[in-house]
Amino acid sequence: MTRRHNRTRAERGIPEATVARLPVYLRALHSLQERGVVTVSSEELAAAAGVNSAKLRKDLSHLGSYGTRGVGYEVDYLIYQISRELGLTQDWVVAIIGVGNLGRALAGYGGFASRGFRVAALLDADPAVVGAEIAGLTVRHIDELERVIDEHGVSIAVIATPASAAQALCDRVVAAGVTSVLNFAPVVLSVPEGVEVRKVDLSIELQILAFHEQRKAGGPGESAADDWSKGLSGHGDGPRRERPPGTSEYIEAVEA
Amino acid sequence: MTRRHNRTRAERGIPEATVARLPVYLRALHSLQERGVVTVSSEELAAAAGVNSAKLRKDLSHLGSYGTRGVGYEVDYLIYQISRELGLTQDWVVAIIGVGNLGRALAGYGGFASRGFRVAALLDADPAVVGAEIAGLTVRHIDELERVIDEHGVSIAVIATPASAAQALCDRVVAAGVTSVLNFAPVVLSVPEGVEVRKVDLSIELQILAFHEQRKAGGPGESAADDWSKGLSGHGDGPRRERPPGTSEYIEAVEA
DNA sequence: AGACGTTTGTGAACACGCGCACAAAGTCAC
DNA sequence: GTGACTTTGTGCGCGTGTTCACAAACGTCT
Ligand SMILES: NC(=O)c1ccc[n+]([C@@H]2O[C@H](COP(=O)([O-])OP(=O)(O)OC[C@H]3O[C@@H](n4cnc5c(N)ncnc54)[C@H](O)[C@@H]3O)[C@@H](O)[C@H]2O)c1
Ligand SMILES: NC(=O)c1ccc[n+]([C@@H]2O[C@H](COP(=O)([O-])OP(=O)(O)OC[C@H]3O[C@@H](n4cnc5c(N)ncnc54)[C@H](O)[C@@H]3O)[C@@H](O)[C@H]2O)c1
Repeated sequence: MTRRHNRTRAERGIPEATVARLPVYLRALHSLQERGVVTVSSEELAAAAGVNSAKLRKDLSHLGSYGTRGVGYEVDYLIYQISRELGLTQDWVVAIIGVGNLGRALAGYGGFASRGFRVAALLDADPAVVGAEIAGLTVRHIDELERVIDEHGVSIAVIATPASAAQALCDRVVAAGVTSVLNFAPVVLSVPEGVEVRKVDLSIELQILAFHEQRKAGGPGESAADDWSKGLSGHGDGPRRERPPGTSEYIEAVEA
Repeated sequence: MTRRHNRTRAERGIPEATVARLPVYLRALHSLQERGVVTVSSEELAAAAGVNSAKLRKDLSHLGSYGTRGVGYEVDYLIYQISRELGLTQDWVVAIIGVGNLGRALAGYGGFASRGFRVAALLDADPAVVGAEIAGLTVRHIDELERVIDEHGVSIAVIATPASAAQALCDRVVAAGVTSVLNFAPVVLSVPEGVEVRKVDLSIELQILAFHEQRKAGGPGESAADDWSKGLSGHGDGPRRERPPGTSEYIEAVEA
């Protein structure tokens, strides 16, 4: 009964799952707005956003009571409320670190600026890239990282360098005061508490797709090559489970 | 007691949350392997993957009992098992649709091939791009989509076109037999049951970061300009929630 | 062989998110 | 004003995912 430590609570808190969906609603709303729609019901908006309508209503209810029963939600008003909740009514200054294939694509992407994200700086270590002008910005040398962050008031760092450099660069931007990082490098970044890291990992997405694709095709290890010679490390060969990965329906634990 | 229809169950089923983490474990394991590590404990591997060790053990237990108590997991063996479960022991043929900034970056990315994903085709609608050779492949015209899918036995389609074209292209690849789609366009794709879609949306990631960044700074609408004229539709002004929002910087549709 | 330290695999409690279903609240027609 | 209809906001049960904590299993050392 001693309601002691309410760790992760926070009455003011919007569930993380909801936060992740708000941008989707926002996009759908903008699309409706462009088409001149003034009012939308939860059912319609949910369909446009690809979610359950009850979920949508519950999500929106976390921001307040902005709907009108019997009518629906006013598009403009809702756009404003969601934008405000997400912090899109102010500009966020972004720096892209690593101007390779991916960094270049990001730098030239219009979808950022349109939502209040301003790419203010590009940084790289390669002398062949530093100094070049890309998407209207001159690439700065990575040595200037701290100065650039301070100069522009960068609040979000995008890391698009090889994995090997990511953690060190992450440490530097965090030390320089940045508390939000978007990471494209295939590594798990470790950061102190209070710093938010989100990662985008194409390779993982593909692997998840592969898993489901394989499942549809009839489970793993369909080929007979189900054996693991186990000839590697020179452990004794004796007391080893010879469980050959047994996919589901195979022999199991025949430990004689 | 009548354990009848276990809809979404499936005794053979690995939880989705687990599937999403397996690639992370795999990456950590490869890293350990390169460093010559032979055996790893759940504690160490969990640290490397950035998760709780109990979670890791439970995840792995879904694949089978591949650990040794008092010792840990054998790196090579575990890599093999996870790879097999994810379907990475076979090759998956990928087609990239839309060879713009992003498509180009993806085409030239080495991280795909290294895990059993083979980019076999690039397609685009722009005559200026069709026929060009990128990353060793000749860009085909989008009209040939169905033929290309069939020719190469494409099983995963990556959509990197503008949002406006995404749904139509998705419909076409699905009609052509593809059941796995990785979507970069900022739209919610609707697909028939049995088709798996995963989306990567940078804009959403940034907005989530912005939300947390704003929260740290003291919640939304920090300015006092919390008014929303609400002068829109001529509803009575009486029974109106007077929840005011409306930051200064945008009056909207004040059609008196 | 037996005791000891280590680490897995998992039962159980807990937290979170989802979706149904419905009362309350509003609109609209007359 | 009244009644019928529409749609929101939410209480509730359910399933999924996370974490703790511990017995059982294993290797090692004596
Ligand atoms: N290109 C893709 O489609 C793709 C897909 C998935 C993941 N990724 C990941 O994104 C990251 C970038 O990919 P890419 O294809 O652009 O690689 P890239 O090699 O083309 O570009 C990396 C850039 O980072 C710069 N760099 C290296 N070390 C640096 C440092 N210490 N400080 C500053 N800059 C540094 C390099 O000079 C280069 O310009 C990689 O981690 C990659 O694994 C890329
Ligand atoms: N570049 C980025 O960093 C970035 C970031 C986030 C999201 N995105 C999204 O990814 C998608 C691609 O972005 P991009 O920057 O590469 O755009 P882009 O305009 O550079 O490239 C789009 C390509 O698609 C081709 N295309 C258009 N219609 C087509 C059709 N019907 N069939 C085949 N090809 C067609 C175009 O010819 C062009 O080559 C967009 O939806 C964008 O919103 C891009």
